[in-house]
Amino acid sequence: MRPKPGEAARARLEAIWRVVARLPEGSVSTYGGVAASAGLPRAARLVGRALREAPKSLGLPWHRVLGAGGRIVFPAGSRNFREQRRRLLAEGLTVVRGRVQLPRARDLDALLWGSDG
DNA sequence: GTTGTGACATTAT
DNA sequence: CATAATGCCACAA
Repeated sequence: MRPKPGEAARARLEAIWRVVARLPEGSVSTYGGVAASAGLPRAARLVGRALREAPKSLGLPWHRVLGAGGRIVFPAGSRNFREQRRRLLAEGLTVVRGRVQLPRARDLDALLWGSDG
């Protein structure tokens, strides 16, 4: 017997929620990445839906989910945009022009090698 | 059943 | 950088 319609969809949403809930503080992922980790490759849009439908009681770290290239998908200056940026900054991340400045290998080198390490 | 839209992604131009 | 095309899943009209 195949699952009733709506049940499978619910399962997908919950799978996505689980993945998002496991995102470590100070780290970030993307819609596509979350979808893939949830076993739903190429279902990035579904992740957006899932986050929108997510009950607040779950307390999901939705701010750690970004668009491709670490971009904040909300319209610049919108309430959600500022909220997300605020939370990201609070976790020690760097946000420049609506984008999370992901640590590059070069910078890490400079950081590790910089002081006569 | 088709069309349009959405917290998106990838590839090509 | 921007645009267009295609893919993906779900929902509303």
